[in-house]
Amino acid sequence: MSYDFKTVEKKWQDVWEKEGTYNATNDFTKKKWYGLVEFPYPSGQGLHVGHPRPYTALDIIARKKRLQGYNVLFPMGFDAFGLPAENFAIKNHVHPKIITKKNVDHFREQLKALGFSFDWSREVNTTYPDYYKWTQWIFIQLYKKGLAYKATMPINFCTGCKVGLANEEVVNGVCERCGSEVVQKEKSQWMLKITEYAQRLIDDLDDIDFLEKIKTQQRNWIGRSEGAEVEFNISGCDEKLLVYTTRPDTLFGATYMVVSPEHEILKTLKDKIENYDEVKDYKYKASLKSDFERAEINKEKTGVEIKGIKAINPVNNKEIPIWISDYVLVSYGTGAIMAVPAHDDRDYEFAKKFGLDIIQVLEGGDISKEAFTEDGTHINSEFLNGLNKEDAIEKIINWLEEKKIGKRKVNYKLRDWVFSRQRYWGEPIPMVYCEDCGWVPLPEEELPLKLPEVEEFEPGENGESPLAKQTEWINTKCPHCGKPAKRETDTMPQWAGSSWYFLRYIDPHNDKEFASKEALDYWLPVDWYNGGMEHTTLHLLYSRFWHKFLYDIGKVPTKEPYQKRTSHGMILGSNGEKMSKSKGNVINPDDIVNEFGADTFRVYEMFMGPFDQDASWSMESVRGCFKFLDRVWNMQDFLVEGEAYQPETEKMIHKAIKKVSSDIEELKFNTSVSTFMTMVNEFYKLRKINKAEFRTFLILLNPFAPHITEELFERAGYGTQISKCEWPSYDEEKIIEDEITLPIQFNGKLKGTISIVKDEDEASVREKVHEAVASKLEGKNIVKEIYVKNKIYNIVIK
RNA sequence: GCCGAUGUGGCGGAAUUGGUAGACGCACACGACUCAAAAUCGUGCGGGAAACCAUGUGGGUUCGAGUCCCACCAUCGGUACCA
Repeated sequence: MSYDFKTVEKKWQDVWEKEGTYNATNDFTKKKWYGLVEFPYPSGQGLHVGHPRPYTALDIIARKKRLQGYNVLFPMGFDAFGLPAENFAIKNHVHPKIITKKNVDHFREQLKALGFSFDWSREVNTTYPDYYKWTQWIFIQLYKKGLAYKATMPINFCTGCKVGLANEEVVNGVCERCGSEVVQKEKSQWMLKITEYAQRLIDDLDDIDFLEKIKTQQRNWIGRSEGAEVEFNISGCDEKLLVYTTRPDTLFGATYMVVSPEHEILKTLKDKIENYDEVKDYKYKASLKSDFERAEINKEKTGVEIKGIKAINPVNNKEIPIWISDYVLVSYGTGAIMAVPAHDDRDYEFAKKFGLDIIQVLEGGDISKEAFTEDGTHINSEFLNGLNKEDAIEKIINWLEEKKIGKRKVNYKLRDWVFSRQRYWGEPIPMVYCEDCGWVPLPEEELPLKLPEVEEFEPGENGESPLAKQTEWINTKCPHCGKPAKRETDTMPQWAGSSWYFLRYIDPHNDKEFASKEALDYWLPVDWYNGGMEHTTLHLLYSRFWHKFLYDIGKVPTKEPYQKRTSHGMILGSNGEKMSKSKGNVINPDDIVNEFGADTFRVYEMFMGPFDQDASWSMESVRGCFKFLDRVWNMQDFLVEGEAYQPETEKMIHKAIKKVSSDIEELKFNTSVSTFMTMVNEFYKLRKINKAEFRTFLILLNPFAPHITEELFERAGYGTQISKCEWPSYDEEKIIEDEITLPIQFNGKLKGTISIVKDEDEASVREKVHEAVASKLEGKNIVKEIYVKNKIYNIVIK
């Protein structure tokens, strides 16, 4: 009888749904486990084969934890605000809400067809007012604590999406989403002070179990550096120029300064600048360049000397010139640098090009050829001479602090988070602008501030939000003084709703607070969160920031949201390239489920390779997994009665329990599947499996292939469901090999094997070995014999 | 440039963390079943006649290295004038 997966899978999915088999309970006395996967953006294309890989992985862990007696929370939801729905709305004049609903329904159906044990009673959707009410509420709390502020500043503006972007969303100078060019544009934006949390976002990584590469990437992104700020006087006036440097010890080698084109000194000292037109012209040209262009012309440095003003190097009172150049960024440090061409590649290149002085202050290298950027003994540096880098930095900082012209300073690459989007399909920012009172947050009882129903979704001419056209909605009263006032028309970025969704799952229907304290205390932190590496510097950083903020205002009990974070590899097309319609290598999960069933799909995605590495799709291998499940199905043909494992299989089964149990925790699903295959092969050789063996086998396989195993379990008549059973345990005693095949080596090369009893007397082993390889030893000179107990016997010969 | 990862049969990949390299699967070949094919069930399968040679390359440590160390090469990700 061949396995009818269609009927069987539907049958069990219905049972689970009806019985709520996998829903988390509110029994807070039980030990808990909270597993989380990234909720999808419900795109019109439906589920991608990449989605189920991490979902299956954590589903397996969740199912195992349940069998181990945990109260498991394994939820799913939809991150449904976002540009694709809005763009589709513009094109086809359908409200994004309608498209989103359709897509969500489709996604949900697809996910259910794969048999994930999600607790659907807790589904969340970021676009529902009862959800985004709390997104807005969190924003207001941030505002109240001074962590949300409005700023007019040059921002990254995507020419395609017509929207401002956060730094994190700009990839190689183009938009992360659509690939269009990104230019700088002045715009008034809501900003979130994530920089205030920079140090804690680094420090607290020490206490959590994230993959090391994830921690590294977060640390690099936050980009902490230690150094000093130093003031340079400008001759002939009271103005000062402040710089940040990580190498204050090289101050004696500072031969000029550079300010960024946007630096304010160009305004404050305008009257003193002799070549102002030239400077202004350079500034203008720089403003036209996008970040991408600035990076592209990387090789050739440009700049203009600012004539009429000079800076004074505080260590030797020498006058040095000040230049303007776009190799100095306004957004990092102080927007101005002291240039030490002898010991910095960029400064060296600049100095060479413009004929500026180069003074060596560290011994080593060949300054006539290139900058010397390594550590060396200080020279030409008066009181620093003879010191190494570390000591010199200490000494100069103390000196600067004493003279009050500088101080120790830590800097971060991380910038504040640009939080405004000039778009319709996002959470309205719950702020009102009043001529008299300034920005005023909506009273909390007025939340949610719902998105108005509109018909036109196009952004305005100047990249304004489509909401700007909604005069009725915009005009309101100031919550503070009651005078006419206007609403903010920008909306929040997609990252807003996903920054806290894991908290809502904990208590999704609560209309008094985002989640009850009791439930939060029980369920937090998330025990295991798996997601893509592409979210390491975006979502993961943002949500840690929000969580820490909520912790600070006493709303969540843990400093960190996620105890453990792992990541999965991508699924590529069969040609090894990223799946894309244009390459014609896209696999539709529905097709696979229809042809082979959900269990095959799941087993295949786990078997295809190491979970954390990329893997190419292989249709042949899918068939191999189908064949495997078919063999499992047919094992019922030789099922016999039996209450204990057969002697021939006992060891194998105990080993398998151990292996699969640890493999699942280590995400080594591929070797677990191999273990199952090996077991099946063994049972086929015996042409016999008894009920005790079958029972254990089915429970072990259940997390991977939940439908077929439940069905076989029922047919075999165990009188219950696997979901109500316990995860099997193994006996270490039963795993011990009492007969060992001992390899014999000459000089580390295999020459034969013998069979010994475990812990056999060494003399007896030696005797056996010599007997076994006697002929090969003839005429050889034995130098040494090494016996590693129960492992190997190596004879060193000459 | 910097940071991170990867490199093992025809292919995807195993290897108890220094102890028989190639588990498991795919592909392939052969056998059984069949009039035949598919499916299924078996058997074999790194190279070489053998000695031996084989885990990207070249060195090293060790009785013994895919695994540890040094120097390279290649591929893939992330990041980039961050002072």
